[in-house]
Amino acid sequence: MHSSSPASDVPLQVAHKRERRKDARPGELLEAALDLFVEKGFAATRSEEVAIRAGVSKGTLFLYFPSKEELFKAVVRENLARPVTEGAAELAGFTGPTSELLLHLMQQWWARYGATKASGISKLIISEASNFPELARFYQDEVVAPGTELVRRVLQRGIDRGEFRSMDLPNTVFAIMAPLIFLVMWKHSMAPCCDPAYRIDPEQFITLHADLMVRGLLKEKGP
Amino acid sequence: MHSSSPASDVPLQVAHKRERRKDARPGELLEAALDLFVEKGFAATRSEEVAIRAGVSKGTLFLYFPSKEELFKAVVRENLARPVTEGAAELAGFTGPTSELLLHLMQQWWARYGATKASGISKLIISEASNFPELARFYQDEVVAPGTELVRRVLQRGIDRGEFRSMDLPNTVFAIMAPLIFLVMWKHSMAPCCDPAYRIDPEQFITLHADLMVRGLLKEKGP
Amino acid sequence: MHSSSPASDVPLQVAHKRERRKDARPGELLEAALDLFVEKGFAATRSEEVAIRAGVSKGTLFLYFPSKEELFKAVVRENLARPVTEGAAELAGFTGPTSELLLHLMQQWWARYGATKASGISKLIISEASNFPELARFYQDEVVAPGTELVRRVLQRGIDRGEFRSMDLPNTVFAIMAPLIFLVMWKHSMAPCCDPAYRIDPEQFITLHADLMVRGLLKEKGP
Amino acid sequence: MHSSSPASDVPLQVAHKRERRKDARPGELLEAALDLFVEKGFAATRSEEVAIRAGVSKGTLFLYFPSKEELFKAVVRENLARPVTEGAAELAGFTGPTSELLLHLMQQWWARYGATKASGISKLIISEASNFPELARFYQDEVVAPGTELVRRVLQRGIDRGEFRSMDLPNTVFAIMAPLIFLVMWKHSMAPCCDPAYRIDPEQFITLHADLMVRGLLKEKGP
DNA sequence: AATGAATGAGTATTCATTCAT
DNA sequence: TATGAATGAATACTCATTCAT
Repeated sequence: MHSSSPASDVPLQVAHKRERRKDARPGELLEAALDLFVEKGFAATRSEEVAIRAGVSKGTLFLYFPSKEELFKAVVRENLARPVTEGAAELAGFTGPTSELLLHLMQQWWARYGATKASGISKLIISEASNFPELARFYQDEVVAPGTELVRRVLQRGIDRGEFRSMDLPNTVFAIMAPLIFLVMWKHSMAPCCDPAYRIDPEQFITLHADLMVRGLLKEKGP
Repeated sequence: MHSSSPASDVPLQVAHKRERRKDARPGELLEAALDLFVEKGFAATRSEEVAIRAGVSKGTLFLYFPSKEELFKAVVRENLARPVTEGAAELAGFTGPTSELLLHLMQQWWARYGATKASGISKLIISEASNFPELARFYQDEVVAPGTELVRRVLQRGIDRGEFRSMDLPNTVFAIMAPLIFLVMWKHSMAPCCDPAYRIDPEQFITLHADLMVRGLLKEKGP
Repeated sequence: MHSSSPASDVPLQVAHKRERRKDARPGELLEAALDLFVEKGFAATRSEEVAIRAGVSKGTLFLYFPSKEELFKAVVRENLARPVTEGAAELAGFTGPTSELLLHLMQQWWARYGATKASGISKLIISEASNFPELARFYQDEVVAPGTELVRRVLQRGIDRGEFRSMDLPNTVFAIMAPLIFLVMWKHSMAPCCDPAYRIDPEQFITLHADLMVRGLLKEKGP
Repeated sequence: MHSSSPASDVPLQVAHKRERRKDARPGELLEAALDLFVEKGFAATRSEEVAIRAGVSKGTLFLYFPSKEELFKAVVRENLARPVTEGAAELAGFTGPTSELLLHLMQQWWARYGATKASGISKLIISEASNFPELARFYQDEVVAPGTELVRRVLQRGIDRGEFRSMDLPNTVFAIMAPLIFLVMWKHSMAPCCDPAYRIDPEQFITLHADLMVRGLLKEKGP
């Protein structure tokens, strides 16, 4: 009732609606764009739709991103950085057997990336790569190369510790990663519209895939 | 005036040629369309370009296919049939160990499908599945299901013959197929524009993948 | 009833409507564009309006001219070539006094260019020059330079024949041409919307302008 | 409560400053707008650019001028007043020969108007007249009519004093003014982007133009 | 059957103008 | 007053599709 309380002068909750929004806008737009690009592809996504889903007008979208193509690139950059950097950190502190490390990394990758909406951009890029060679190269450099390197180091660890037999590293790395990325692509393309009978449970599959790989890589036990 | 002259044979031959062309048209269009759809995706492919590459006019394209979407579907249907039917026949007559059968089937699949232009439709479908659910279902029924079934039967043969241990069949099938299909997608999207250092040699990879799978599936030898 | 008359096979009047149009289209579009550009300027002219005035659809316009800017350039080129080449021919055969030649050329210029719709592009270019430097240069090269040269030669003829006193050629040329071009600009901008009391009759004005120039250039008669 | 305290003067001064700025705003905006309209034309000038050049925000522009069109009109009105009112005063006090008066007036007009930025509005109006008939009429009334009247009086003075022969006044006035205004338009459109070889020196040209006019108007000296 | 001129719905992008702060 | 984030009407241009020939 009495306005003598100094606290009432500071409308903490209200704040400047417009100004607050300005900071939030790019994020909101990127999220809306991610949804739609993943769902419909680059060309089939109309920029106005992105704006509407972000709760703004067409014009506002172009206030933050100069073109649909730049929006696309921003979406990719925004979502690619995460999974790689996060994943790389795990390797260092691990002390157990490499087979367990491999399983752990795969499970983490799924939980933190594959299972999230962001995994849609892997599908996106592979689908649109030929139309956006620049992005393809970016993806190669920022995701494929470091991811490959990470897995290679894990395998090397197994060899160094006498757990794994020697192997053709590049192809083995590909053999380990391909099913994971394909899983993500599948989830974003075929899975939603197809027979549940053929649906794959990711966690289960990853466990099995890791097991298969490990069995295939393990040094054969002597007699 | 008199038709006995040998010259009159020439018009006949011409007419013949034309009829052959007429029958060939849809095929030429489908081939041109496959090329372009694979290369640029559905949206970025202009129908006139398809016509030009097939050596006909825009109008002719629509004479054979009522719309770009129908052309796309026809391209997919046309190319889906091949790999499955061909592959299925191999299994029956094989008598050697299942590990060899698996390797043989994979190599055949690559040679007859993965290495051909037609493999582009796998990429196509997975890329466009969400925009063409009908096609996705079609692909599921015509390719995924029979392909899955084929691999499943191979694995079952290994189990039945005491070569393979028992296993989670659906996930194992996926583990076997995923890298192969991913290999095809990679070839059609990232590979062309990326660092040769990371390039994968398909034949080599398939050998390694088959070996890894077999090692992982083989019954452990008793002591 | 009997088609034996060979004449009936040649539908001279009907002809191929579509094909005939194809040849006519660019001209029709250029004319419509000239009208509108002159009337409203480049920016204020909507390309669809041009199409409509030419009796075709938006799409057809872009079938013949790849962009509004190219259409504009085509309009300029189409209309600039004429006045210069035509005018240049006059000079050669003239035998009378240079004062008469000057008057004649001015009158011809007005009749063949100034009085026509095409003169609107002079106004157009001068109005839009800063936004289309390329066109400005084109106008300079194709119209200003040859026109200047023509007048210069006329003046030189007067000097050579002892009719005119010696003079500062470049500035005199400008003094002769400026009012003519300004007359055209005036006609296309102020004249239509302004008080008839101040309206200038071009033929009358040109006669007076020529007379003034000649009086100013004539060698003073010695005593 | 009591305003006698000297401290209260400080806020006043500040307020004063602000008020001055406030009063200056329209002028700053008009100046910025003049620059840009002259340089790029009405349509190609973006209102935000005007605001930026004036050192204020987009919103502020619309605080002072309700629309871009009104801003344009204001720019024109603002700059139209100057040349006319200033010029008219000169005539009265002049005592020398009319030929000198004419030269003097032309030189003054160039120095005070033609050479200044404000001359851009002549180009502006003539370029945009058909899109702003209202302005064209305004220009006619405020500039053309009084300017014409002024020149007419000068010529009449020449006739009355027996210096000039009798003449067709309206056309002669046009013959005198046209090259001057055209000079201004040329300067603002073609000159900047074209071959220096064809560049005209205004002062020189005006001298020659005045000389030509006077020679053409002077009463022929009797024998 | 084949052609290719013509169409017009559809989309990215711009920019004058508004208005909450 | 001043700001600048937000708006949405307006517009150039594209491209699948039609249809007269």
